[in-house]
This record gives sequence, C-alpha cells and structure tokens, in this order.
Amino acid sequence: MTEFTAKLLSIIKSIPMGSVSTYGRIANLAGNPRAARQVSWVLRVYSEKLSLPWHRIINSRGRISLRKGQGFELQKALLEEEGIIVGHNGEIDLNKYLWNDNL
DNA sequence: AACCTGACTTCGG
DNA sequence: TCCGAAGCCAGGT
Repeated sequence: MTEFTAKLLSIIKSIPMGSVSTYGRIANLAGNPRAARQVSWVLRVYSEKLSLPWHRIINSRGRISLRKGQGFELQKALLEEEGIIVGHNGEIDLNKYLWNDNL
C-alpha cells in the first residue's frame, strides 16, 4: 500500500469511541483533502482484517452512507452502542460527536 | 498505459 | 432538500 493509505489507516484507528469523523476530514488529516473516496476504499478493503472502527466514519452531511440492507442497520447499531444518537435515516449531530482532535 | 470502480464532496438548478 | 454532473484518488484488470 502507499504511504498515504498507511496514514489513513493510522488516523482511522485513532478515532475514539463515542466520536465520529467524516471521509473528507480523514483524508484532510492525512494530507490530501480530495482523497475522500480513497477513505471509503480503504474501509472496504481493510476494516475487517485490521479491525478498524469503520462504523465511526460517516459522510460530510452527517449521515450514514451505507444503504439500508447493505450495512446501514449494523453501523447504526454499533454507533448507538457507543452512546451516539442516530436518527432513522442515519442522521448524526456532527456538532456534538465530530472528532476534532487536530484541525 | 488505459479504463473502470466506489461506504465521497462540492456546486448549481 | 433532492438530483445530476464533475472532480479526485489509489487499486484492480
């Protein structure tokens, strides 16, 4: 994998429980604001093998990107287990849960 | 090397 | 708010 991908993995693994981050923000922290799509690719490929907290990643609109029947329910459940309030359509209050560590 | 594929994002209507 | 188009990125074929 590329150095950039390694950075993404490192950042993803550091998202604390009870918080969420977005594809774009992670790409930004890794040094490339426009690589949001790469983040989704990384999650799909490495989440299981590396036990990534993939469920803590949502889109810039503050909603779960996965479709119902294709992971949506699981992600919603995992987030709620961490105390995060998720609306019926996957809406999450970014002002309240967004991980702001360094930015 | 060319072309396709996303769990994306931003912008305009 | 919703929809489509365009931009962008690394990997896989």
